[in-house]
Amino acid sequence: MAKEFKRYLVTSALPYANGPVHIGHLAGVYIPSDIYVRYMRLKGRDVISICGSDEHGVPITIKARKEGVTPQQIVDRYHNIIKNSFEGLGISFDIYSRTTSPTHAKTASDFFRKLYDEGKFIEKSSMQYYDEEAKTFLADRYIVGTCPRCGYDRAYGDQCEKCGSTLSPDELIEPHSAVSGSVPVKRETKHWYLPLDKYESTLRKWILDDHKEWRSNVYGQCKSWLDGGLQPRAVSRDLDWGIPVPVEGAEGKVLYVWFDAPIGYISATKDLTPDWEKYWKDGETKLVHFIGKDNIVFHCIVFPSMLMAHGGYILPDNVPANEFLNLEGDKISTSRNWAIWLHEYLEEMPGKEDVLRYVLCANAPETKDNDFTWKDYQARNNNELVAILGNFVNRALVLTKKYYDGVVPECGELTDYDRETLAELSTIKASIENNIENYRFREALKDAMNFARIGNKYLADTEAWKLIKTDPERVKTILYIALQITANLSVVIEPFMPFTAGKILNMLDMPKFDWERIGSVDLIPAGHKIGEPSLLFEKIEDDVIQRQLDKLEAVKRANAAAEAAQNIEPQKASLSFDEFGKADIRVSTILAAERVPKTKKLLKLSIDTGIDKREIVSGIAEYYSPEDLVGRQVLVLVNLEPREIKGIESRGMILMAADASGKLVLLQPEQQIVSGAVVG
RNA sequence: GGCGGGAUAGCUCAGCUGGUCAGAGCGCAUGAUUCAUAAUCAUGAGGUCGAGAGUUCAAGUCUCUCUCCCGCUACCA
Repeated sequence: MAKEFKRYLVTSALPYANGPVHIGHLAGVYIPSDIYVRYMRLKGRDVISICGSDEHGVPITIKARKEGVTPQQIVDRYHNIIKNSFEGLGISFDIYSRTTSPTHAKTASDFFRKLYDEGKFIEKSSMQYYDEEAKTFLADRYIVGTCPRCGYDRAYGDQCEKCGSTLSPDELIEPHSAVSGSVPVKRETKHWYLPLDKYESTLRKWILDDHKEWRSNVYGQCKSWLDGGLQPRAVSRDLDWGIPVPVEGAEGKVLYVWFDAPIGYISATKDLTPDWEKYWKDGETKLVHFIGKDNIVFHCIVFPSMLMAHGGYILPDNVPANEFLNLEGDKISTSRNWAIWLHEYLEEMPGKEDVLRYVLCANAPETKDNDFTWKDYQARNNNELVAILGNFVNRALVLTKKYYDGVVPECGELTDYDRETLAELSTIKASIENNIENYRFREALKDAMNFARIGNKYLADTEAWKLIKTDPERVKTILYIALQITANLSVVIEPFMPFTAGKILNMLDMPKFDWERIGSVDLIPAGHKIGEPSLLFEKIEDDVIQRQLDKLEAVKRANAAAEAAQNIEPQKASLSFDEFGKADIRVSTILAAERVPKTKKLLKLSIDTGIDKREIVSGIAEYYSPEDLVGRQVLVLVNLEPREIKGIESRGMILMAADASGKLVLLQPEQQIVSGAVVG
């Protein structure tokens, strides 16, 4: 089962270059992948780590338009921020490329062309919106209109940001182009589709039969897709930002970003090494994609289908997708600025790269969504990094300094206890290997920290500071071993905390050790003079944490203010008195209320309108429970045309006030009044 | 409602193919200790493993039903 591979090709999801990288990205993708490749390198394996910016696609063009700059300027800006911040955190890609590179343009173009020439695509024409003024087809997001659900007048063709409904451009009321403002017309356009259904049976066997070891979230989602039946998927778009479709008569068309981006892994590899083919096309290579859960389908279904269609490429051996990380209880959101941005963290918390790496790995969302809190960050730093890891190293070095002036003492006869302690290191080594190779990084990190725990225990049990007075010979052996444990520690923590590993080696004045030497008792020779001890980690005080919390609090307030300001709907078109008079609004009393079965939001209300008793279905179940409503007076538009909802005829509409978040509040008369009283 | 994931000690999580699986780290309590950033070491309290039913000699571990949380999706005049 555990096949031995000759080499490893590790990819990390390409960050989309319309914003910086935040802790969610790190915990989900980049820290796990970096641990994996650093470990492989220490093992001496042939491994390369590939990443780069994903720089095409509609959102980047929209952002550019909004800011009045070119898409190229947008991607240049974020590519640099992202690349630099990754370096700052010690994420050790062998190459960090970008999909606007010339190599990529050629690679992606050739890839497409080969599939095209071999008839692997389906050509299909369809009617799409076209902006005659700007002479361009419009992506769904470029069409703006009034949301048919909530009436918001700036809804996009794919989604209404106000009520969250998923839309199609056809549903928009009064659609117009976001580019020129003109009314778009439908025009025929041709696109190419990759028939995923052709690869369904192969995918099914490959994933469902041969990769049962994949994480349940990944396996489950793939199964769900495969069971639902795969559909041909468009691989081109009408857009002027991207890789041109390399086919005659395809002017104005580019590769769809999801076709383009994964090929970026291949082109980045080409930029890295002329030997790229052995990594992509040799069955002895193990390909691993590190991604977040939002990317599962593309890396497990779409990209493999592309690779199969092309032929000659290997498929991923595993796709360890993480779930999402929340921040202080709320979803991380780029648009709401609810995030800890890596580049800001590096500036505000200098020297604390490994603290972030440690916390994000220890609390990584490997099996379910997790929460990052500053309080937890502080606790893990103070109670684990400072108290256990930093403290042990400091004890060992300070004692050596004190007793032997920093010269590693001779090792005498080992006691059984010494031997048992050292044996534990080898046991843990095996456990770490097993955990990392099975993508259980938080567990592996816990193992690594046990080296420091063992060290602390060893020092406490042997009590060198007492023996120094009675048995100084024995103390030499004790400190010799304590120093060897320290050296061992520098190796095991390197994948997780490379900066700290480097500091330890620096203090020991020793070069880096290979992974396989873990468990050895002779990493540092007797007689070697160690360097000056200094602290590896510092306690983080409350005020530092409070400052970060205040910063987040300010974001929250700013969001609330912006939302309130932005979401007050503009006044609607004016209305004549007669028109208003047609609306018949009455005070009514709720007689009974019950949930409509099989719905989340609907209540069936029996009401007394004064005119009659009738039933109304209303979408307020999330805000009011049936018991709360009985006996209440509300305002009802009674002469609204009846409408059937969930098989119930609803006659009228309960009037409610709604805020930007969609929260609903009933309106009721300020005093009790007879049912049927006219409102107007 | 549909699909997927999750629900295990105060907190964050391990528990693979059913039989030392009732665990770890942090927190907490008590004791020990002083080489060390009041840092460490030992011991202990703590959970009817979301609820109910079933299969089995035996179930966090398998089956069914239900509840709650997250994501996508549907309904929401």
